[in-house]
Formats: sequence, structure tokens, C-alpha cells
Amino acid sequence: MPSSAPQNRWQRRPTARPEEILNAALAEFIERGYAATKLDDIARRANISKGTLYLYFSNKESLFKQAVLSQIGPLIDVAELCAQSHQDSPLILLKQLYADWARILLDPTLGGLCKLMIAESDNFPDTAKFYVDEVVVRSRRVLHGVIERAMKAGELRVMPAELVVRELVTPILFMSLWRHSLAPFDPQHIPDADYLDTHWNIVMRGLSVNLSHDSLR
Amino acid sequence: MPSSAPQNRWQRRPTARPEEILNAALAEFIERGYAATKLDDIARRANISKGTLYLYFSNKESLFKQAVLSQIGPLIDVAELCAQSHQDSPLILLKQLYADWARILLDPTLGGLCKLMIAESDNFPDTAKFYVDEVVVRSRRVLHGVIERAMKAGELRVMPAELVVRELVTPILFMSLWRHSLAPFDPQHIPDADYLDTHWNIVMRGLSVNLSHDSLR
Amino acid sequence: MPSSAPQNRWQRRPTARPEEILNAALAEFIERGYAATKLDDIARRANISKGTLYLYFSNKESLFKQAVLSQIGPLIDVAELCAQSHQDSPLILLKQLYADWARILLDPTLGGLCKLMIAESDNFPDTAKFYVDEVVVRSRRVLHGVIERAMKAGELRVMPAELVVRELVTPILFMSLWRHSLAPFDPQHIPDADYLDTHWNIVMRGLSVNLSHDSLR
Amino acid sequence: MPSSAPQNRWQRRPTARPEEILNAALAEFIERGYAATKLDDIARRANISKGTLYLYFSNKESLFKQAVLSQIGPLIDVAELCAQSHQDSPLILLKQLYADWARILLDPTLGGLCKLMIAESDNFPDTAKFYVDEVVVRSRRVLHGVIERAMKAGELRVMPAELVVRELVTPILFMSLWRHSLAPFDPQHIPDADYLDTHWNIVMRGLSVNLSHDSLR
DNA sequence: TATGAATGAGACTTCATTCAT
DNA sequence: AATGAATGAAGTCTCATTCAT
Repeated sequence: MPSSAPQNRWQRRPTARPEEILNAALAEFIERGYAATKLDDIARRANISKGTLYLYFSNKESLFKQAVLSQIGPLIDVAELCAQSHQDSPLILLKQLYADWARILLDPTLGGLCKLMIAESDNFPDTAKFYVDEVVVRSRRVLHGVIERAMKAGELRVMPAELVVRELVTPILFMSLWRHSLAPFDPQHIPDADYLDTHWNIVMRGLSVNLSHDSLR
Repeated sequence: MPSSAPQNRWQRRPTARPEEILNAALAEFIERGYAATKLDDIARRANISKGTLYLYFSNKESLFKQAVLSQIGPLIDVAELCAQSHQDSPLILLKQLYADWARILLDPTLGGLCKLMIAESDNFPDTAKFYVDEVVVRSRRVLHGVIERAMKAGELRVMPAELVVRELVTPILFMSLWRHSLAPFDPQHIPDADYLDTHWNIVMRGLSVNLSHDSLR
Repeated sequence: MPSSAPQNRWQRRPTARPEEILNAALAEFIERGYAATKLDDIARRANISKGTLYLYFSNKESLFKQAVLSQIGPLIDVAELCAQSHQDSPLILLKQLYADWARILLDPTLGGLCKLMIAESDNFPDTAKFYVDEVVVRSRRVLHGVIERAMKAGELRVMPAELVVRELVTPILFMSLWRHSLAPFDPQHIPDADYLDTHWNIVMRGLSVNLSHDSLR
Repeated sequence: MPSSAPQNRWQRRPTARPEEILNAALAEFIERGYAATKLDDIARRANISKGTLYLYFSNKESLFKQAVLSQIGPLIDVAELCAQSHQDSPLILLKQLYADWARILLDPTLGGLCKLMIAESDNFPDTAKFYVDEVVVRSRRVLHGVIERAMKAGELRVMPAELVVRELVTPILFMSLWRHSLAPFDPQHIPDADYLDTHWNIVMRGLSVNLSHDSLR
């Protein structure tokens, strides 16, 4: 019974392995893109050896797709859950959703996912399609419903709801994209919160019902 | 019966070659990203052999950077020229600039450039920095000036102009990004013009001066 | 029926590998020169695949330099050890050193090294410099000391020792060079031992003290 | 009759072209070796374009061989001529030949040729063979004859003449090799003339007839 | 299960050679 | 006769994948 036997061998839970790998992989893919990411780097970030990757994933492409899917799931859940949770006025709920999405995308992995999909859409069309259907379309659906309710309740001016959805989603996505790419090089970068608040105020004013003139243009 | 197809492979076109190569290269880089683009593909698209690339560019990285720079120039020119051309009211000029930028980014190469910079910012930080400084910051400057004039003229509500700049630029950039990436997979894709028009209207209404109530949070 | 032939290609020999590779590389470099040697050939001679080379050496140039250095070490050791080992008369020691060096250079690798350095001196100046300093200069130093002792002991005619050093070293080096290059094409090739013995005798006679006339020019 | 027409177009004598190219080629080959020499470099040194090389030589290998042969011719002539020209005592003639060869090899091209042959012997066996037969063997023959005459005349001790030939040739060749390779890195380099004179004196003394003792092993 | 040495297909790059001018 | 742009075979090097341990 020598006491020199390595004891921290049992610290790792084999169950957590796949998830750790997926997180490491996605982070690397987001940073460098699919082709520029080496399995060596992923392994190093996950604190395992290169060969171990193949115990859990059959190849690089499969690892990429599963890494993406592993984060899409949470996004979908969040999207669906948010809508049910509030019973306030539609407008308050809308503001809540707007803030929720912005907060969710602060997570570096979730936030970088959109950048990754945009960068790799041509190389992985089926994954891109899946992402659009499961994340983008679903999220729109939630917003769409709330917006329509707000219009019916007279809290928003009546107009095509799908356009208003874009109006709210676009800045959040763009902010997330920018933060993960060119923001570090932008000498005039504006805090995300300032930008999103301003956008909300402008749009809400633009969509308010009782404006004295329609004008402008 | 177009006679434009080149018949023999031994064409001498020393003058036209560099630009042809840059265009081919940028198109490939935008489609697939830097690492996934093979010089073979670029050569094929430019109708030359692989070796010919090296008569004009010293390596892949240099080709990438020059391809990016070759398109930044035109963008800068456009940005600067637009502002001087009109003597109408600031608001009309602003609308004009908004439309001009949207139209310019319809060009597949110019439009894809932003996607490329976002995807490769971590891999080419100096090129990313250059892009931000020369294109993004300059474009903002032009808009900034016009917006401030509009505010002074009482045509827009007074508020921090740099936030309004983002308000107008973001959707145009995002539209361009989306068209070059996930739009083909988006079953609910909305025509760019519809979206941009709606955005303009909402924002102009949101920024109008004589609104009867301030309301909304 | 030797059983030494390796059967499967997937041998793990991390410890032995570097030296095996260095030997294979140096042999190829000596045969063909640096530029004409293909890494494929080195790999084949070392019974490994091309990629394995890069597990141990970062590139061709580094492999070349390390291959040279790996053989310079032994040469230096030999040079230094020889001198201490004898307590006979300086002349007997000198003869011993002369024979030792000739024997050492019979080793095809050590013998070919000088040819390689002469052939590649312009392409690898720093390696050439290192070789001269560590091998050539050091070897001369050992001989120089013994020769001076022989002169003081009256066993050799007094004259500038550095010239006598050249007198003894040159033929050994040239013989080694010749054997690794043009000897196979020389129809009049003379056995190395004959040549070296003759040279020794002539030089010793030429350097003897008690010659009855000085004569000859 | 415009006077602006280029006038120095006619300065080049087409007849001299091949020789200029051969000289340039040989110089480059000697400096870097066959494989490391680029046709571009040769063309530049010969002040012509790369394509022009192919008007005179069918390919790189042919250019190499012809470059070598072009210099072997002169060497052969010299070797043969020297022997006839003197009617003095054989020993004086021998000294003359020794000095002549040393002087001839001062020419950088002729001197470097031996280095080139040694470096490339494995890559160009037929050229190496030709060099040995036409230059080395012939030169030996001349010396051999003179040495035998000197022995018969009692001016040199009688011993196998082919060994004495080596005794005289080796240092000259080695000196030439060294000057074109490691001499620039040799901090203890000795002037060629000093070395060759010393060698001559030692050997002549070693080969003198009337020595009082045979001695020395 | 975990490792990391070994592999080899495929990428980037060079350069001898060809050919339109 | 001379040029130099264009070519493509062949080399160096990388890295996803495999396998002995």
C-alpha cells in the first residue's frame, strides 16, 4: 500500500467530460472559426489529450455540430420560457423579453454563437439551417405574439408585426456580433446598455400610438 | 453564343491580372473564410494557375490583406463623397446617405467584406483595426455631422448624435451581414427594402421633435 | 534469418527516434547535399513517415544543423581525450594522434562531415563557423602542443609549429574528403593507409634534425 | 529618323553570350551547389533574362555539365603544356609545375571547380568521372613523368612515384578547397604561399637522397 | 478510459520549363 | 534573338485521424 499513488486521478467525473469538451470546442470555434481551429487547441483548453477527443466525438465536423447544438438547446428553452412567465401588460413583457435576450447574449459562448453561424453558414449549411429554424424563427415567434397582443391592446401602433420583431431583434444580435469581433478595435465603442436603451426608447416612441403628426418623409 | 470564353491558357495579361486575382480572392474569402479558402480555388476562379498567384502576391496572408484593402479604398471614397454632394435640408441628406449606403452594400463584394472582417477579426487583428478606422469610424463621422446639423436645424430631437448614428448604421450593416450568411436559410426573410424603410420611418418618428407626449418609460 | 526487420509501421520509440533520425539525415545530407536531400528520403532511411520528422525537429534547416552538431560533439571529445592518454615521447604520441585521427575519420558519418561543411559553408555560414571553431581549431591545438614538445625535446627540427600542424592534418582531411566523393571514380586510387604512411615517413624525414645538408633551394 | 531609338542595343556580341552564361552559371554553382542554385540567379549574374538561358542550353542539368566542361578544357591544356616547356633539371621543372598549379587554382572559377565536383560527385557521377579522368589523372601523369625522371637522375630518392605525386598534389587541391569554403571562417588561416612553400621544403628534404640516417620508424 | 506518438492526405510554396509577345 | 508572364510538378510543412501502450 504505497502512499505515493496518484490520488487526484479520481477527481474528474467522466460524465462531465463531453460537456467540458463541447464548451472548449465552441469557444475555440468562435474565436478562430472552424478551419483555423486545431483539435490540439480544443484538447488543451479542455485539459485532455488530443486522442481523448475521439473517445467522445467521431471527428472534427461532428464535434463542431454537436458543440453548436449543445448551446442551441438552452437558447431555445430560454426563448420559450420567457414568454409564459409574465402576466403584465404586453409592453412590459416585451421590454422584459428585450432585456432578457440582451442579458442572455452576454454569455460569451451564447453570444459568440451567432457570429460563428454567420461566419460558417456557407461551410455548414445544414447546421446554419438548423440554427435559423430553432433559434431565430422560434425567438421571433415569441416576440411576434407579444407584439401583436400589444397592438391589440392599443399599446403599440398597428403595423406589420414581423417588421417590428426585426426592429427589436436586430440591434441585440448586432451588438452581440460586434462585441465578439470588431468591438476591441473600435475606439468609439459605446456601452451595450446605452445603445440598447436608446434604441428601445426611440423605437417605442416611433411606435407609440398618439403622435400628433405622421409626417417626416 | 458568347465569344468571351478564354480559349488558351497562356494569356498574358499583366496589367489586368492583379485586380482580377484580388476580386477572385476576396469572393472566396468571403464565402468560406480565410483558413477554409484554398489558393487552388482562388486560382481557378481567377482563371489562372496556382503558381501565377505568386507572381503578384507573396503569400496567402498578403493576398488576403491586399484583397481586403483593395475594397476598403472604394468604401472610403464613397463615404467621403456622399456628404458633400447635397445642399438640401440635413434630413433629406440623411435619408440620402442612408439609402446610398444600403445601395452600396448591395454589391456582393463590398457587402461581404463586413462579414469577413467580423469572422476573421481575431485572426487578423491589424487588418481588423485598419478596417474599423478607415471604414467604420469615417462613415460614422459623415453621418455624425449631418445628424448634428439636423438637430441644430430643429429637424431632429436633440440627443447624443453618436447614438443616433448607430441607430442608422446598425440595420444596414446587419442586413448586409444577414444577406451574406443566414438569409438563404431564413424562411421568413423579409426584403431588405421593406425592412430598411420601416426602420427609417420608425426611427424618424421616434426622433421627431413635436411629439405630444414623452411617455414610454 | 535475421529477425530484426520491423514488421508493423506503428512502432513507438520516442527515446531512440531522435538519434535515428539525426543519423539518417546526416547520411543523406552528406550524400546529396542540403538542397538535394528530400525529407521523404530521410524519413524512409529512418523507417518513419514524413510527418514524424516534425515531431522531433521543427523544419529542414533545424534538422540539418542539429544533425551536424550531433556529430561534432563526439569529434571534440576524441580530439581532447587523445592528447592526455600517452606519456611516451612526443613523437610517439604524435604518430599515435595521426593514426587516431585517420581511424576516426574512417567512420562514414564523421568522415563525410567535413565534405558536407565544405559543400554547404556558403549556405550555412554560422554552422560552418561553429564547425571550424569547435573541431578544426581545437584539433589543431592538441597537435600544436605535442609538436612543440617534440621540438623542445630535440625530436623534430625547430620551425613554426602551426605549419607542421597543417602538414599532418591536411592529408588526413583530404583523404576523408576524397573517399566520400571522387575516390569511387578514381581508377588510380591508392589505399588510404599507403598514402598516409608514406606521407608520415616523408614528413618525418623532412623534419628530422640531423640531416647532413640543408640543400634544395 | 528619330534619334531617340535605343542605341546600346548592339553592344552585346551574340557570340560571347554562351561563354558569359557558362561563367555565371559555374560561379553560382560553386557558391551554392547545384540544387540550391536558381536559374534566375544565373540569368541575373549573366545580365540576361531567364528565358534566354533556354536559347543556349536545353535545361539546368545540361547547363551544369557544360559549365563544368567549359573549365575543364583549359585545365587540361595547362596540364599538358607545362610539361613540355622546360628543359631544365627535372627538379626545377617539378618546382615549376608545383607553382604553376598553385597559381592556376588562384582563379576563383578554376579553384572552385574541385569543390563543386567533390560536393556533387554523388549527384552527377558521370561528370565526376569525366573530371577525374580528364583533369586529375592527366595532371598526375605529367607529374609522374617528371618525378620518375628526377629519380633516375638521382635528384630524388627512389620510391613509388605515384605516392610522391599525391604528396605534391594534395596540398594544392586542399588549399583550393579550403579557400572556397571554410577559410573565411578560419581565425587561424595561414597564407597559401607560406603553407605551400613549407610543404615543398619539407617534402624535398624528406625525399632527398643523401640523408645520413634512414631512421624514424 | 486515456494518452500521445505515428501517420498520410492535402495545403502552401518554389522554381525549372514553356510560350506568347 | 530576347523577354518575362504563365505553368505545374514537386518539395516542405500541417494537422485530422489512428493505434500501440
